[in-house]
Amino acid sequence: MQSVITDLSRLIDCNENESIAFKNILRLKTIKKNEHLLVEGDFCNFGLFIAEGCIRYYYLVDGVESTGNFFFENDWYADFESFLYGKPSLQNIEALEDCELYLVYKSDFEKLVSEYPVFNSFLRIMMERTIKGLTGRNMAMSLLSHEERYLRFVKYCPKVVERVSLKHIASYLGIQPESLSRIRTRITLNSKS
Amino acid sequence: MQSVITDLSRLIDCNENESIAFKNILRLKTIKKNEHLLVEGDFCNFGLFIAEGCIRYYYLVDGVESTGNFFFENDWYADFESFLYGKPSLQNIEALEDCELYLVYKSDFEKLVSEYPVFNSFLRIMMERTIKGLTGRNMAMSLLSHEERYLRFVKYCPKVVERVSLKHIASYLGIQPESLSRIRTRITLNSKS
DNA sequence: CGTCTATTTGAATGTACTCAAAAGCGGTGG
DNA sequence: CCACCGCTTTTGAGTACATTCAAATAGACG
Repeated sequence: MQSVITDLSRLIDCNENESIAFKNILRLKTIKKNEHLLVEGDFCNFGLFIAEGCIRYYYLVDGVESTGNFFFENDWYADFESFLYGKPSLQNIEALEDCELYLVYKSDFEKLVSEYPVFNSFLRIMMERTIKGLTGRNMAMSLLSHEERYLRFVKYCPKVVERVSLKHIASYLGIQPESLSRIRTRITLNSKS
Repeated sequence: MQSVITDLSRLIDCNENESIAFKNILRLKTIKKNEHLLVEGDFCNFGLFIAEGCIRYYYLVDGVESTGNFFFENDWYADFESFLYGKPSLQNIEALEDCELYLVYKSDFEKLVSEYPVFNSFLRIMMERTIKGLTGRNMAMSLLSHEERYLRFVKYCPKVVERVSLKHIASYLGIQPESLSRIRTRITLNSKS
């Protein structure tokens, strides 16, 4: 639990009381590899912090998966579209490893905010990070070649290569697993010559 | 100016005083077709409302443009990454038609918020819309074919076909103008048969 | 050890890309 | 009002690259 609070104090400027109040609304949740925390249609009435493990969220359209992103230790995540407006989520959240998560439920968080307005800026920071991430991905997806997308992604997030399967990375990049496999061999060949 | 206030009242629940205070910080700005409102490196210390006209924002990477999105009458826009954190913007904002805009400068907005906290939710709604737009685009870009992307975009935003040049739409879709031209002829051929 | 899934490799196909040229269109100035 | 210029869009041909389908290999897990 310490890692959540450490991260919180990096994000916002809160005193002892506030930090304890935050701690009190955290709900520990463990989830095994390949299990889902959320499936399409569920309400994402929580945000989550990853103390241990790794997750991805993805969309399912006509039976094809499209991975939106991966998250690792010390990352926060929520489907804001569902979280903020109470709409059913379009996303699926899956554990790619055994995970130890801390959930922050919306109802608890709202109570917390009403008592300690400082946590408004927490939400804002989360949203801003989300915008930043989505913006960067958008840029990359529209003007880079597949190989460039892969190299950029790996550079930006090296953990992904170690810990995430090729097919999930391919799904994130919007290409077929076979293509990513060929891209990888091409890269290693080029780096040797 | 009425259109701004009409739109504002659709977004948040504010009384007469608040609405007047908001009106008072609006700054009218006209800009001609093909002129830039912002170029990379500028600080986006304002949000804007489009009373008349149409703009796009785009990134420039290695001399290649990638259009992020288009905005029309009654749309709001800001580069939040720059606006919120005072960082230089990576974006370029260009008028695609003669425009009549209302700018909301950050400093004015912050004063407004400190006096009328209701405008906090205005900002949040703007951010949520941004997240929604970026999320939708991300999904579309990674799992649809180029033709599907085009059809989806046109369906979602028909104005774009009427008012935006093919090359800019192509730049939004992440494809070459020649390809979009061929996609269009393919579509009209198919719809005839 | 055996099964199931993930990854690699191959061959054929399809689609978008580049480069080049022509046609269309809008705006300007004579 | 017309002629010209620049830019956009279309069309063509050839190339490059990703896709599909199929099969083989490698790895993970019970």
